[in-house]
Amino acid sequence: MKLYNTLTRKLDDVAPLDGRTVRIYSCGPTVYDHVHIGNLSAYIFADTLRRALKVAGNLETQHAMNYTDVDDKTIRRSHERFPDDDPAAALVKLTDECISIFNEDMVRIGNDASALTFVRATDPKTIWGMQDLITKLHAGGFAYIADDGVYFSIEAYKKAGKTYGQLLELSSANTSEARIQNDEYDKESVHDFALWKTQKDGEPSWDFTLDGHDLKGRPGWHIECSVMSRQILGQPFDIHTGGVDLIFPHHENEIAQSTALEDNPVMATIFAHNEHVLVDGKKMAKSAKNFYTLQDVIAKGFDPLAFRVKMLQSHYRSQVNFTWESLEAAQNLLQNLRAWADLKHQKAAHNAAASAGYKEAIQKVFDAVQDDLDTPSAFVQLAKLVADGETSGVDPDKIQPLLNILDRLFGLSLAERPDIAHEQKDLLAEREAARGSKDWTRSDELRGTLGKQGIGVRDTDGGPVWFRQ
RNA sequence: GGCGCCUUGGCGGAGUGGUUACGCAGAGGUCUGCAAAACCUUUUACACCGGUUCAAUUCCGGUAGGCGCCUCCA
Repeated sequence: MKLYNTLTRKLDDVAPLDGRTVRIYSCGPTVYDHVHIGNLSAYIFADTLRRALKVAGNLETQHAMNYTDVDDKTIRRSHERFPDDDPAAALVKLTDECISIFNEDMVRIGNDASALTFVRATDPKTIWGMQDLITKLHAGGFAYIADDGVYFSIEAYKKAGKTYGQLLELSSANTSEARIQNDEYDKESVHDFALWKTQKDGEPSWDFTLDGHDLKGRPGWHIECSVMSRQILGQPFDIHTGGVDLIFPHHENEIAQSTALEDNPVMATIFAHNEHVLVDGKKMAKSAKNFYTLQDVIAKGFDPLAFRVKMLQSHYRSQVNFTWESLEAAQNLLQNLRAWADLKHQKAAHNAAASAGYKEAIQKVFDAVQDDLDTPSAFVQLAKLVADGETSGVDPDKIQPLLNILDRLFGLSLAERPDIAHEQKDLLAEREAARGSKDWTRSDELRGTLGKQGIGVRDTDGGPVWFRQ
């Protein structure tokens, strides 16, 4: 499988470092609120990448994702929501709630959460690991203690012969005087970033002593991913995913933290980044208030999987402009896919010869997803299968295995769709009888009854074929 | 200011130096008891200006517009 690597700026082959299992780490959500559908698109990307490696690439995978459950936003929001609780308890209440909503969203959009190992930044093991790494970085001369916390020294990192700026060319213009002066933190150099922040009033904290200093406080953002990825996957691992906005500084800083003390300059072989979902041509962002949540999508009457289809119909490295109209098109396509899958229940649509192209189609789908996760091309093949099914029917023996594969690859839940109810079958049979005796009034009446139950009927040479509307 | 990306038909969205992507939607028709589906036809697609070429939407240069990162952000 080929995947675009931000580190090398080209398509690289995914070849597991240990020769057996592709280890993937995906930056997860900051759990202070509902995530928006732009956030979810990043997880659809990561989920589809893992599925493609497993199903099309026939590789073992191990996939980890974090919950950032302590930062400025989670702390502030937990105060607002639970003002009477002490800071630590309020933080747990808020983040527990947000994590549970997030997990529901993940399932609704078809992501296989069971394939993921989730870790919280505040997990005691993570906290301990972060403190341990900070202690070692400090001992190695890569971290220094300031008034408000512990910082990573990029100068020391560079002096050790390491490259800061592996993912992004950093120009001197980035170090503007204005930014240095506006910076409220007490760091030595603009790019230096906090590994640990000492406690401010009303903030939750963890005990930490470093070099005789009492640094009771909380971790910085970047350090958690360095530690969690190493604890779960080891290091270096194979693929690190995230949105393009995380390229700098987050992933750059992760690399610095993770490689400062190592001989190997690489944290992960491949960094893969997904582009953003836009609304009205602008980046969807909480701060711009131009975002939608999955709850908004559902409230508008859409199936969450229609959003998945919408995302899979475009390439992960292209920006997608989200509009309700385009979501409707995706929902229609989803409905067509479902109608195709439902043909397996219907004798009138069975045709043993229909499977002639299945093998080739699935091969084309596999080829597409293995070519830098080209899901749009894969969906062209799906559309062809659907069109063939409508004209030529489906092979009752071969379609189920095909649906199973497609579900494992795309997560659209096409394989386990149930048959219609016996009562509805009886109505269909009754309508056929009425048609046989040319009782068109009765026939149309029965079609109307089925229509009210969400079942449409089309008459074919082989008999009536129903479809869910 | 620095770095990078994008601009395709009514909407979305691939792709290619010369031949219909595809999805969704619209119009007309064939078929049908009526429908549906399918099929056929249809609405002069590739931002603009130059250049290279027998030939450019596809390569090169420029112009315009848009977007992203450089600061928390998927």
